[in-house]
Amino acid sequence: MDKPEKILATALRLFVTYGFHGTPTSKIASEAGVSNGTLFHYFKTKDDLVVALYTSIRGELNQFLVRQINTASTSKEKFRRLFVGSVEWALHNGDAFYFIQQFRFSPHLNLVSEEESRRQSEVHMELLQEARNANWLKPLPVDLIATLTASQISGIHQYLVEKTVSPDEQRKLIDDVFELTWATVANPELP
Amino acid sequence: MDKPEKILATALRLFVTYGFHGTPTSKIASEAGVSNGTLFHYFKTKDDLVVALYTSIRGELNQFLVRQINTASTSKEKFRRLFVGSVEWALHNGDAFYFIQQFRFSPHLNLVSEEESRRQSEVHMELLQEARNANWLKPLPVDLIATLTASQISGIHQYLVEKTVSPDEQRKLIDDVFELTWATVANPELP
DNA sequence: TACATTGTGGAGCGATTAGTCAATCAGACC
DNA sequence: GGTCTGATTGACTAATCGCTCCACAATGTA
Repeated sequence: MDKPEKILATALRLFVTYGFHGTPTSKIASEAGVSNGTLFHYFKTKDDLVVALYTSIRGELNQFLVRQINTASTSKEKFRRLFVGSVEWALHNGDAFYFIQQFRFSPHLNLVSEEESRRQSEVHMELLQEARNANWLKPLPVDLIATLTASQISGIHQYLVEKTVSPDEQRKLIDDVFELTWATVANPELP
Repeated sequence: MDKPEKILATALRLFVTYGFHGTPTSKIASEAGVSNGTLFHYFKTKDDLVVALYTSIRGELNQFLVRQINTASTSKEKFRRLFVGSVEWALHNGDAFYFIQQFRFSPHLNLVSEEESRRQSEVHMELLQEARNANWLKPLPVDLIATLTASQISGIHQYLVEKTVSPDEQRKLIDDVFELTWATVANPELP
């Protein structure tokens, strides 16, 4: 694990515990095992570090989701992999998922370029656009469907971390909520 | 508007713009038209101020929702008022709603007492528990239904503030999404 | 009027922070 | 060996921030 990666990993852990401004760069550096100067050698400012962490995490998530989707063929199955995959990734990467939410409701969000934002939602949007064009989805704005689906994902995830649920029960609940979500957005006219 | 209120209102505006730690107490005081000392006369610490702002906002929202619910009689109608009321309140109180999300994904959440948390979700939970007991809802955990509903509310709200939608279109979309949500959580066996 | 309580102001203190800088160090290439 | 380049260090600083303190004003109370 090279130093920039180590810095990012340490920053993630501290940010979710103490918040952005609650964690001094000096603490990130020392806990990452590098000096103060090294941190600023790789990240010009603290804000730079925060944004870099966000795009790095989103990149990993997207990579994971693409791999999930590619194992399916039909639209519904792809959609299921996207949904279930997201929840499971969130469960296995609690800190990272929490950080994403934290970041999205912070002023730092404005520091992400339009281009980067688009790239991050590309996977979802392409899949949905495709399904919509093939008439698999209800005649609703695709953006709305995307937002509602994302909401359901963070909803079921939030429930699963608050309650303690056995792994079997977890899988079943995730699948149930997926079917509910699918029924919500899918066109009932077609199979 | 007395000074504590003025301080809270100013803090809200600054917090959503610059974040918690991004806004110094001195700036809150000066923009609220009071001195630094006065701020700390009413709020023992900055954290106190943040938490007080949160509970104050949640209190206002709950008061508003109770009024909405009381104008309806049937379970579904109450549920509709709760849903639509939440979205409309969020649209009319953008800063406050944004702050709630910001707060929920911050370390400050731990500073809210268990008792206060329960009081805040009382309205929703009572309504849902009632509907669940009367068999209006699907046989899912009530907490899950509550979380999923809340997710849909913030989902449609997010969509409406990102896109610019005419008021008429807005009302229609909110109602559409409510019906979808109702279909998701309601027991299909009963009317 | 005398006294007590509470509200208000603002200078200032101690601590912390993001970011700098001059100095070393490690390796690549000649 | 000599030279160059980028990595690494950690002491340092200028600025900021949360919060205290104390003087005084306002208001009530007897």
